[in-house]
Amino acid sequence: MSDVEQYSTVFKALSAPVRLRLLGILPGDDREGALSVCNLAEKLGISQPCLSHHLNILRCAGLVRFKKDGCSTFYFVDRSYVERQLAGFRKWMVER
Amino acid sequence: MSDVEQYSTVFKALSAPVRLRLLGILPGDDREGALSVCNLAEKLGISQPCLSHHLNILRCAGLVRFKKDGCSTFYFVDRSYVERQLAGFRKWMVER
DNA sequence: ATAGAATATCTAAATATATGAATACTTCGA
DNA sequence: TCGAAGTATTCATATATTTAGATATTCTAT
Repeated sequence: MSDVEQYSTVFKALSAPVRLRLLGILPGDDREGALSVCNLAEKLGISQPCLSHHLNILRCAGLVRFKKDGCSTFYFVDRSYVERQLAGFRKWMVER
Repeated sequence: MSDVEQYSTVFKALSAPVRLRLLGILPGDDREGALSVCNLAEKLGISQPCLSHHLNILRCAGLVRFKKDGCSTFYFVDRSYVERQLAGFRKWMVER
């Protein structure tokens, strides 16, 4: 994937207010304060399938990861990946 | 405008490959190497109205600015604004 | 095995975005 | 003033995204 495609994917994932609010709720790599998908959906005021869709977009962009714990799934932000992408883009931009 | 709306606007502007390529071509605050809108359109392989549309999105997001010089208009990236936004988002994300 | 809970996928409808053609506007030189 | 060049806006169409409801899948406990 080219730089442009890479950053485009990341920024597209970050471009929806509902996904930003979601990132604001999800815990960092430690799983403290994690919520189930159902609880997240309720908190965000969207349906569970809709939330799954957004989580999928964030996951495909590499911004979140998850751990299955029994019946439930706990998502968390991969902050280190996010920061690497932002730093990479900043560098890419300045190099021109 | 709330933080979420603010960052959403910026990231949406950065989410299209054609706009990233455009940012890669536009000069920084100094006007060295500036191209006219027509030349930019040709270089990007899109029509001039389409380019104007994308420039408008970037401008509304605060990412680019322009100077009129006679008949021509020269756009440039407001790198300092871009970096402030990225840094702000990073801080916003980590604070959660 | 089976039921129930949690999450993901599929489907269809509504909305938003991207694009080019046509046209309007602006500026400069003749 | 007029014409030409450069840029912006309008409009219609094509494509993509968002959303919820219905359904499928996965896991656990009985």
